[in-house]
Amino acid sequence: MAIEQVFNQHKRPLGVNEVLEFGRAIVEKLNQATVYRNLNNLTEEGWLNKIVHPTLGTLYERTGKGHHHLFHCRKCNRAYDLPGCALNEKEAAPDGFLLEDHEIYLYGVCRSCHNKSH
Amino acid sequence: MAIEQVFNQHKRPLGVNEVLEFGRAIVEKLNQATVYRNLNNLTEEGWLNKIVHPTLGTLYERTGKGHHHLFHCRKCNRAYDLPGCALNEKEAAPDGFLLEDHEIYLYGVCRSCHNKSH
DNA sequence: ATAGATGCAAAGGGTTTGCACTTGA
DNA sequence: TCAAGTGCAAACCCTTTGCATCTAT
Repeated sequence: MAIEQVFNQHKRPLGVNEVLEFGRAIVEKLNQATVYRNLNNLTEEGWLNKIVHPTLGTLYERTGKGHHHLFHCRKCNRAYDLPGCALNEKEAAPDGFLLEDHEIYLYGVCRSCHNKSH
Repeated sequence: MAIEQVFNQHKRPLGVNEVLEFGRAIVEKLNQATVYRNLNNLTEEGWLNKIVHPTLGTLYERTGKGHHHLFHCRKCNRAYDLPGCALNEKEAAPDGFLLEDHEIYLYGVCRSCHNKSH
């Protein structure tokens, strides 16, 4: 399936439009509805992870990367995975709150864009 | 204006539907378009802050609360402000990345719901 | 009388769905 | 032949916008 190929070729999280665009490079007549259906299927199967990013909208990325968060570069307007997590979970919620999960979205300039600006 | 009253009555972040519902308790014939327009106006004026929550969708809250993050209780399905921040900013992004901002979304059970379950 | 705010309905963007058609076992 | 996958268009939800109406100065 073309959609799986797209995610193997691109390591960063992709939006629906990007999947459609890259997918059409493989299967010319690829349809929006097909992309949506397969993204949902692959997400249910656990092969993809769906992310609703506060500024970039809906993104999908391959599962199995362990705990990580996304960095949104405001220059190239892309999201990148950053491994690890700098949240102190013990202090994140006050007493009485049961903290089960968290998501962190980081914003700034990625290494690549930062280097280019010199 | 009725919409300002709604935010003074409810301290937690509110969705558009909630603003409409609570607003209609004040002005019966309040219209969706009016709510959207005023939420946008108040946001531009700096009186409200717009939040795109990964699971709750678009929320608005009063500005001026300082740096804080949202806790989404999965039992009552509401978002609450938690003051402070447990992120170690120095470790949050690797060398070469310029970290400008961040957003944290916490998930679990709030104190009120946690107490009720006893 | 006039500028601004409102209601209503239409339009817009993103996503889902119904249905007919194609494809491959 | 039949089940599964696809394309297309309509429908759907959330949000914005055009336009006529209302309101308060």
